[in-house]
Amino acid sequence: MPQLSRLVSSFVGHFGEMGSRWGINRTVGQIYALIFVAPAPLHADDIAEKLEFSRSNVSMGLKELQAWRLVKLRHQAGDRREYFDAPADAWEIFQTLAAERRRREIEPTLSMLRNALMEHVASEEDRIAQERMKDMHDLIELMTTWFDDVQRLDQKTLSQLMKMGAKVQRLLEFTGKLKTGKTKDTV
Amino acid sequence: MPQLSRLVSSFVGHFGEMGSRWGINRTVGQIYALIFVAPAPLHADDIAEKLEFSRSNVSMGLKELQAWRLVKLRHQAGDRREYFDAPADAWEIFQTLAAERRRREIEPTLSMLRNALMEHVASEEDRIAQERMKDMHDLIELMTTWFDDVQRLDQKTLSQLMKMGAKVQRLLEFTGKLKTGKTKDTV
DNA sequence: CTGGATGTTCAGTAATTCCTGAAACTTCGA
DNA sequence: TCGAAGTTTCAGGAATTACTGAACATCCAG
Repeated sequence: MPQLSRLVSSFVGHFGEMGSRWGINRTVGQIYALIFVAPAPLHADDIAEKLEFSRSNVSMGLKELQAWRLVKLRHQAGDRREYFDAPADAWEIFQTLAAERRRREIEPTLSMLRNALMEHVASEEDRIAQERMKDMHDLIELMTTWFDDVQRLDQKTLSQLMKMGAKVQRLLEFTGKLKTGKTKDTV
Repeated sequence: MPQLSRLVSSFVGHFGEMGSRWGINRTVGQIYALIFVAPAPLHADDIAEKLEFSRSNVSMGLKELQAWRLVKLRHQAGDRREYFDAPADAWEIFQTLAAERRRREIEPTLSMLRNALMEHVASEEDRIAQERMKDMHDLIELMTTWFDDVQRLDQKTLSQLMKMGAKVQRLLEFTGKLKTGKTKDTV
């Protein structure tokens, strides 16, 4: 089995770095990166050899990636080993990541905030604290429900929307005018 | 100085947890949470006492929070000590966080990907790897430029847009039809 | 200047997280 | 039922990261 090419090894190295800045550890990041750019599904020994990790480390890493739903288990006919690959579509990956982070981080935070907001407070300090928590709660909730909506859009509409960027503002102003009966197009 | 109220200590505890799941460590998360809900700016000894951290730990934590631009240094008349507070506006905080993460994580990733894309590849494997990297690059770039645009929108337009959610799709379809001369409102 | 109040740095230790090899487990064909 | 191939688990050592106290630096009032 050949060593990693310069191209792949710099990619893998970078994702190891990045992984360790998030909760995900270095090894897991590298394993994912390797699977992502591989032309075909890999099995654990491939990965262990290419990245020079112990077999057991790879096993744990793959388990974590599966828990994140970032890699999928495959089987090849006539081969008992487990192969793994990753969706090639970057948008799909992003959605998966977002969904998992939401489940693990956003939801618990929202629920903590909701509990806090229901508490009956005595002191002025706590009243102010609660106020801040309410703002935070509302923003998170606004953003997550918005994101839910966006995820439902089809790819085409979405990229159209994103490419519009700030121009969407003009569109909103325009339709606002339509509703109120004015149609003059000022900016 | 009284102990933290139940309300505040559960908030602080939660952000410590969350901090340690991101790159930011537990202490830094707790310090930030405490400053965020405090009714007035705090100085380092306040924080050290309330969270029971060593003075030097607080000093390092505050330095990191300043590097993230999440807290601001204040001075009170007739007091030599340094006080810190955090913007109360949740959207502003989100923007700051986004900007810093971008600078630290997104930009380096984009630049790694650009380098990778410029490399001349020989093998078929590398060609495929490069293809995947290109998709990833394009998605990240699309999302960041879109986010730039969105940040420029004023608060009102933005929340209007977010509250519309998926309904924006109908708006796009409608204006698409306007452009092509059709005006019949289907769906 | 001097001394105390404040803030920072840093070397060393504590705590945590990561990684490994060995053993155990599972599956399946013979 | 056995044994080989494949996978997982886990105790403990390695590596990393976090935290502390003590020493140092800075600033200002007297």
